[in-house]
This record gives sequence, C-alpha cells and structure tokens, in this order.
Amino acid sequence: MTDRFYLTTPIYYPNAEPHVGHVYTTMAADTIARYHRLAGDDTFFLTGTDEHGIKMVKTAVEQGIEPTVLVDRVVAVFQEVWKELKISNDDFIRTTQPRHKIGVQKIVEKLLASGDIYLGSYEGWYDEGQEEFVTETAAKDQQYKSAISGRPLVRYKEGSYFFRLSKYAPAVLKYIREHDDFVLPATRRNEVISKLEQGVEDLSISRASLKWGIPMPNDPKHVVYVWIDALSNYITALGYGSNDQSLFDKYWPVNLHLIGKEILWFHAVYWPAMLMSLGLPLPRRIFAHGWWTADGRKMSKSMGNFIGLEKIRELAARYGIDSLRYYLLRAAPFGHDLDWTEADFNKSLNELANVVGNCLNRMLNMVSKYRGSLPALGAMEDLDRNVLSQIRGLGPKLAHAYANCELQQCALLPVELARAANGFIDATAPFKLAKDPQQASRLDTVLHVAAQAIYATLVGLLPLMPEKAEAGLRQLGCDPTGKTIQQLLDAGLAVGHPIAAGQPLFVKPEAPK
RNA sequence: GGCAGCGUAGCUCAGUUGGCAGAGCAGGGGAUUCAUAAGCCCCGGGUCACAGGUUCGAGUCCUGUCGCUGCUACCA
Repeated sequence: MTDRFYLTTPIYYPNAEPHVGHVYTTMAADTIARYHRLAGDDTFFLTGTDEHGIKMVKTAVEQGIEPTVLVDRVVAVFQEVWKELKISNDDFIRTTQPRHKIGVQKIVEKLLASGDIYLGSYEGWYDEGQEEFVTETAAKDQQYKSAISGRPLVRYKEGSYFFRLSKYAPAVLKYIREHDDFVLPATRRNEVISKLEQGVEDLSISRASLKWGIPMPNDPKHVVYVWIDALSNYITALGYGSNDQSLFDKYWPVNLHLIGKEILWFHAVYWPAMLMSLGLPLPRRIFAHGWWTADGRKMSKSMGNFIGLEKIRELAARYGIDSLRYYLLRAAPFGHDLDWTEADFNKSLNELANVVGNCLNRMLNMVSKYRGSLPALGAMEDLDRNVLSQIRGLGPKLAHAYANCELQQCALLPVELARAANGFIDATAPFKLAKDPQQASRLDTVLHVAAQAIYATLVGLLPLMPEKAEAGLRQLGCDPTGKTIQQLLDAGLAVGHPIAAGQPLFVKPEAPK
C-alpha cells in the first residue's frame, strides 16, 4: 500500500544568503522526504521563497537595484545551495511567480465573496524615515522613537483590508485542543493554546503603502500583505486556483509543515483560519523545531560565531554533506534548541567514523580476507539470534521515529545497531575463528550475521545520509536503487557477492594541535 | 505580572498508566588485534532542586518555595 506524503519547509525570505537556520530546516525536511520516498510513499516535498514586502524593497534600494533584480539574484543562490546540498525538493515556489499570483488573487476573491475580508483601517506607530509601521511592543521598547533616526514615531492610519480571524479563532482553538498531534512539540502547542485563549483580533492583510506585492484583485491600490501571500504558497504550489488542480486534489491536506518556532503562531492560527474560511481541510501536522545557537550564544555576524554559507560549504567539502546532516539532526532532540560547538561537531564525526565506518571497514576486511564473498548463515547461537532480532527491530523503530518527527532517534537508531555489531564481532572474534579450520562453519555464520547488521545500519541511514549510506552499501555489493527500506531490510544482504577490502567511508576531524 | 514547561551521574540528556535509579560523552582500569590506535569489557552508590502531603510504595501524583526557560496579538 502506498500513501501519499506532502511536506513543506517555510518559504524563506531572500534578502540575504541562506545560513545554518535555513539549512537546518531544509535538511531535516529533506531527510523526512527521503524517508517517505524510501518507504514507498508518493512523496511531494516543497520549498521556496517569500519575496515580497518592505524589507525586500529596502534591501534593493540599499544595493541600488530593483527588487526583481535582487530577488532573482538571491533566489538563485538559494536554489544553487539546495542543489549543492542535494536537497530533493520536488518543487520550488516563488511568491513572484505567476502561478502564485493567480492563486493568491483567487483566494482573496473567495474570501471577499464570503465576507471574510472587509475594508477597515490600520492604525499604528509609523516610522516615517523607514516608511514602515512599528509594532506596539517594539514602539514601546524604543520609547516611541525611530530605532534608526531617533525621530519620534508618528501615529498613522491607513486603509487596510482585514481578514476575520476573530470569527475562526474559536474553531481553531477547538481543533488544536481536540487534536493532540496537530501542533508539535507539545510545549509549543500549549503556548499556542494559551495565546489563543487570550483572544485575537482581525488580521490586517493588505498594505496601501507598498507596491512590491500582489495587488488586491478588487482594489489594486493595495497589495496583499505577507500573511495570505506567504502562507498560501503551500496550496498555490499545488495549483490551487489554477486550471489544473490535480496536484492539489492529490496532495492536500499536507502531512507536515516543518517550520521554526518563531513562525508557529502564523502557521498554527492564521493559516488554519484561512483554510477554514476557504472550506479546505487543515494540515495534518505542524512541527516547530528549535533554534541554533553557537558556542552558547545567539548566532550573529558581529559576534563572529555566525554559521554562514561559507562555513557550511567548507564543512560539506571537507567532511561530506551527509556528515553535516548527521550532526545537525543528531546533536539534540528535534524540536529543542541546540548549540553548535566545534567539539560536538567533531564528536559526531568521530561517532560516524569510529562506530559506523570502522564497523563496515573491519567487516569488509574480514569477509574479503577469509571468504571473498558473503558466506551463508549456518547453525545459530543465542548471540546471533540476538543481533538478528535487533536488525528486525530497526524498520519498525525507524518508522515510529519518523512518524513522530523524532529525527534525533532516526539518526541514532541505525548507529546503535552498528554499536551492537561491533560488540558482536568482539564477542564472537571471527579473526580467531579464522585461524581454526574446524570452526569454518561457525565463522561463516558469524561473518554473515555481522555483515547483515552493518548492512541494515546503512539501509537505516539512507534517508539521512543518502550518499554515504549508498557508498557503504555498494562496498557491500548492494545497489539500493529503486527499493524501499523495508524491501532492503527484508531481503538482507545477498549471499555470494564478491566482497573486497573496504575504503574508509568517513573522514575524521583533524586532530586538535 | 499572567500562563506553560523544566530543574535526574562531571557534561548532554532518557526515564510509558507510581513498584528495586538509566544511556551516550568525558574520566579510570583491563583483555584483544579483523579494523580509520578504531572497537570490546569492567568501574557511576547520584539528598532524582528544596520542603511538605497522598500512598503499602513517588524521579513518576498533589501543595508550597527557590532557580532556569519559553509564550504573552501582526517579529517569516
């Protein structure tokens, strides 16, 4: 039975190059997408860019170029980086694309028709120098002066269209309360619930003072503000509102919106409310992951601990993209904040090289030296049965971990099996058995069991470390192409394939001087 | 201030519905050699923040105290 699985990252704001935060979300999503493809699901993985808004206009002005030139330039970098990092997205939506514009205008028309959008006025503190509204809390923090120029903020009022968020908030609250795993992790869910309990006001969804955006279809003096413009990408990318809604019909509702915790409120409240208004089913799950710090402090360029594109490329070049992926997902429980340190990064590299890489390597060496190909399983002992049963457990455990977005477990579970394999090798000592011709049959069995364990480890790592896992499997004489994880695990490593001495799979970190 | 969560071995953390305190890393010791000097085995008696309470029995439930973190309406 094949299911369909649709998952998304947020669409990123391309006023600067991607950094480790973007990479983290995207690699995590890519891992989940690859898992589902490898589970045989009909998978659709979407990412993209959110290109409108005042910040983009300002950045363009600073650089002396038009916004379109800016976004084309930076979006190209995003796309190039995703390609470099082997991100397997099926589509890339840009909010400046005609397909998105058409969809957004269709959505706005529907909401206008149903009366959920109305014309009101937006009033707030306005920074005239910056030409932007400042939020009430920010204004207060700045003592009602411009953070840039220091000039007093002005009370400003402009016409704006509003979405009747207040009408849907009770239904959204009810839905979140009744669906335990709609918003995850649970602590974030609690926050959303308590915030909703305080009540919400209607949402300003247009800007008259801005031109860089999608015009309101009924009133082109206004452009659609970020909420509808950005959030709706998840359905416009599927052709919602266009002549061809086949993708939408197939993949909506989305199985998983993977986002950072800073944008949970919009995804957990605004977006479901909009979908309710449109009469569409809600996402199955919204998962908010944590933030990266570096060396215990918030990452920033001025502090010199910013993990930017250059650093990411350097690490990927030296240790492989997959090792970076492993570290990012293994370093902390998914959903928690986590801290990037060189020491931890090196630890995770050592873990891969010492536990997984070395296990594969010692296996390949012994099999090639003693037998030349994988021997068949003979009479079994408890030790053997024990390992085989751990191997059988891997598939279901991984399935459970992926289903619950426990990505740290997804990284650790296969490695645990390699640990067990190392223990098994030491306990059975095939290198001693090899010296005694009488033990030939026992040696066959031990080599077989150990090889199956490292094989299963690599299969389990395929979603997370596609290149390294496949490279390892090829050294074992297996081509995983076109097979599901379960098929690979069920089939096991084929007996009789010639096996040669191995090449180290992982590079270890340079020893500190 | 309000709401929520957390406070368990040096470090990072696991600990389902209450029933003899766990893992990884770091550190100490040992046996071994197939392997990227990698891996394996042994060594943790920690007031489970503190004080009460419920219970035959609480890290696990309740109350209070202290400490930390997050959220507190337009920040992608």
